[in-house]
Amino acid sequence: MSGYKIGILAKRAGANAPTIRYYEQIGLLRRPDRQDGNQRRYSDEDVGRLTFIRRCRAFGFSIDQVRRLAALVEDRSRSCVEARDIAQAHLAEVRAKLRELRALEKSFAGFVADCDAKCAGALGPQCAVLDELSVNGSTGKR
Amino acid sequence: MSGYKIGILAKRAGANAPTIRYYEQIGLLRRPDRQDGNQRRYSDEDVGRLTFIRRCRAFGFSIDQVRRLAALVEDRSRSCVEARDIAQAHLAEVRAKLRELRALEKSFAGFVADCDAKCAGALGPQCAVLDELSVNGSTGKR
DNA sequence: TCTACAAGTTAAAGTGACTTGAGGTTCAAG
DNA sequence: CTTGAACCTCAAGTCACTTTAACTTGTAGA
Repeated sequence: MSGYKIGILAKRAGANAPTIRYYEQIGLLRRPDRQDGNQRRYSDEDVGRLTFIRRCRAFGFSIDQVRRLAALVEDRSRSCVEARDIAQAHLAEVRAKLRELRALEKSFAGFVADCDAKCAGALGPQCAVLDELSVNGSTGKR
Repeated sequence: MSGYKIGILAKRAGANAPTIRYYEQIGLLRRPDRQDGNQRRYSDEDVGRLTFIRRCRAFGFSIDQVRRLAALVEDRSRSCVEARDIAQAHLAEVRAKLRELRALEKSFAGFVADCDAKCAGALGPQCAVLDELSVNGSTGKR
């Protein structure tokens, strides 16, 4: 009997078996053939599609975005430009988060350095960094 | 009658009213005084704490982490060294997140650029970029 | 062939961090 | 005094899974 069992597919594509069943349930993966004992059997094509899905998810695309991207992969009559647009929108979001996080890192690194320098061992700190986080202005909102 | 109503607090700290009630419910915000008509009344201190919480959340800290950080801000009796240790641990997390996000940004920028270059405008055929996502190797897994 | 036991099956509930909805009360302006 | 915005509580919904329970099937060793 050929084809992969769910556990193998999971390993190959970097997912858990329940996640695969979940994807099937929400219609992101097709319902596969079953062997005699009712167990799912998958093909190389399934490995490809699931790998694609997991990779997109790891990149932070929502299930809905992945659905659209996967449709693009499947249906080659549509232009690549469409995929690029989805990716580009997402890239902007990633960059925004990156900026915010860099600011946070700076604050925290400064705090740790200040602690080492100013209040080394001493009691009753003035923790300016933590204070700053409670005040409006400076750091990113939303 | 002094103090802010929930809507005002929400606006000042960058949250929604239901979120504030939710934070109260899970014990992240104290239960505020109520005025005659049973409506919550908040102080400037609450604005500070909620601002802090929202900012930490925006930076990707979990509620549990925020709980610990907030306790740190509140309790100044603890030595600066202790504060620094907690902050340092969080700094490590922030840096890890930063690394992930940077890798992500790189992959994505590459993806978008490839789309522009390889499949520029061309219809239908062989979007190499999307193909790559379905194949093991090359791009970032997890 | 028998016997473990690993890996598969389903359906339902749990998670985190909120958001939304229903249905009712209170407040502030005109 | 009435309207409508803002408040109240409690329950259920959302997203993307993960976990649990209770059961069946597949496989490898004695």
